[in-house]
Amino acid sequence: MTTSVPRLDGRERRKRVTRRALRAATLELGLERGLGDVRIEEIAARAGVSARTFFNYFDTKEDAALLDVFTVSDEELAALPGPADVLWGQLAALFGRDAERVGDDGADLPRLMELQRRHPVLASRQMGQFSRFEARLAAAIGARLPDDAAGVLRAEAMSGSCITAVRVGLQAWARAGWEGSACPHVETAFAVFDPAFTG
Amino acid sequence: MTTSVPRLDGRERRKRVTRRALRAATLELGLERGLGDVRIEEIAARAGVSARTFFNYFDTKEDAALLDVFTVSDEELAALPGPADVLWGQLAALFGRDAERVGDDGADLPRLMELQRRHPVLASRQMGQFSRFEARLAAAIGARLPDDAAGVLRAEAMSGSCITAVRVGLQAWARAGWEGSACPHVETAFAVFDPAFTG
DNA sequence: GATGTAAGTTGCAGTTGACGCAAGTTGCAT
DNA sequence: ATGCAACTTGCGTCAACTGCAACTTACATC
Repeated sequence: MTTSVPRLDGRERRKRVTRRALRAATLELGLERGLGDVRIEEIAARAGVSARTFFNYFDTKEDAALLDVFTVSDEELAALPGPADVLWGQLAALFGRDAERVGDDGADLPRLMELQRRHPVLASRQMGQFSRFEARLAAAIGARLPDDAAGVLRAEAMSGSCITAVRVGLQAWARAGWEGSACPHVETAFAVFDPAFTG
Repeated sequence: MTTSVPRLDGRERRKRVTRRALRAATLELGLERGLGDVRIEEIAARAGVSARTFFNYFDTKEDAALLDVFTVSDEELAALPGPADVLWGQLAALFGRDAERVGDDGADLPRLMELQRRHPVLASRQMGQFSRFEARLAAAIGARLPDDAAGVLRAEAMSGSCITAVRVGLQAWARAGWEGSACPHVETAFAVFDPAFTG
């Protein structure tokens, strides 16, 4: 019987371990002394690799302290079922599920959000990551709406609102002390937009 | 008779000129050869200052290629009139007016958005700037809503949606060939959210 | 109009980030 | 066992960025 998760050969597994170690080291050192006072050399040392290798994994120190919040693939987006008038509900369900995966990677969401709170530049980078996903999302949603000016505007508004809903949902989860799952908080946030995008 | 705009002494005026020159030089050179292949030294030279002076104005090359989209002050936000159920309309009007000021600074919005299209890192930085404004906005809106979990969530959703509305409004303006004013496009974008935030 | 003061500019030196390259090492497959 | 491809590493290089001290300019006061 084969595993349902994609099979990882030893090489791939090792890369993940290194990646996680670099992320963890960046997070720890960043919280200890402030990200600005941490040299890449130290991060690499704590992760057990050379400084040069750090740059094989991340372009910058900041990138190592980001979270992959949106893991939905283009295929999943294209496969969204149903007509346009229930699309928002589909998106809410999809991203509610996706939010539960946040942190599967071994990322420590509470500490990471704390680090982002202390270093606004990290929040900026995180937003940039969101922005890249938003472009893909807008394309997927746009394919289901009329191809006129109003449809394009609506698709962009919806994709932007998905990002917003996930963001504020996660923040609500944080305010709730990280109790339980992220999913209900994200779904509550999506519900705020229901009147605008349903029906 | 005094001018209605704040009086600028010679020093302040000169700073503005330099700032605009640096912005313009960054934009021109960035479009000519790609931002990555432009040295700060060249930007400074084209603006008629030293490289060291560039860093007295901007922290990074990228920052010089950003736009101050949101110029609304905390005072204006605090002075928003009316009860919560008409708040969204007030915000739409406020940011519609604000959008008309975009580019007053001499910024060339079309060319700047083109540069951002070519260099995703710029879009990231721009989003970071938005994110800082969003925090202030959420605080101002939150002061007008109930101080419970639902109110905070709603305030964050509204502030995030303001940013989204302005962004997609400006993009719609771009698609319309920059015809006329940005204001109606931004107001149309805000109207998409009316059902969620009005009444 | 001379002069003191504060603001702004500049060059310089030094640190760190970031990347290309080539050599070395490790794990996988045949 | 052996060949191959992936990954790591050290080295060299260049550009980004910062602190500092000297210099220049503009404003205010007399």
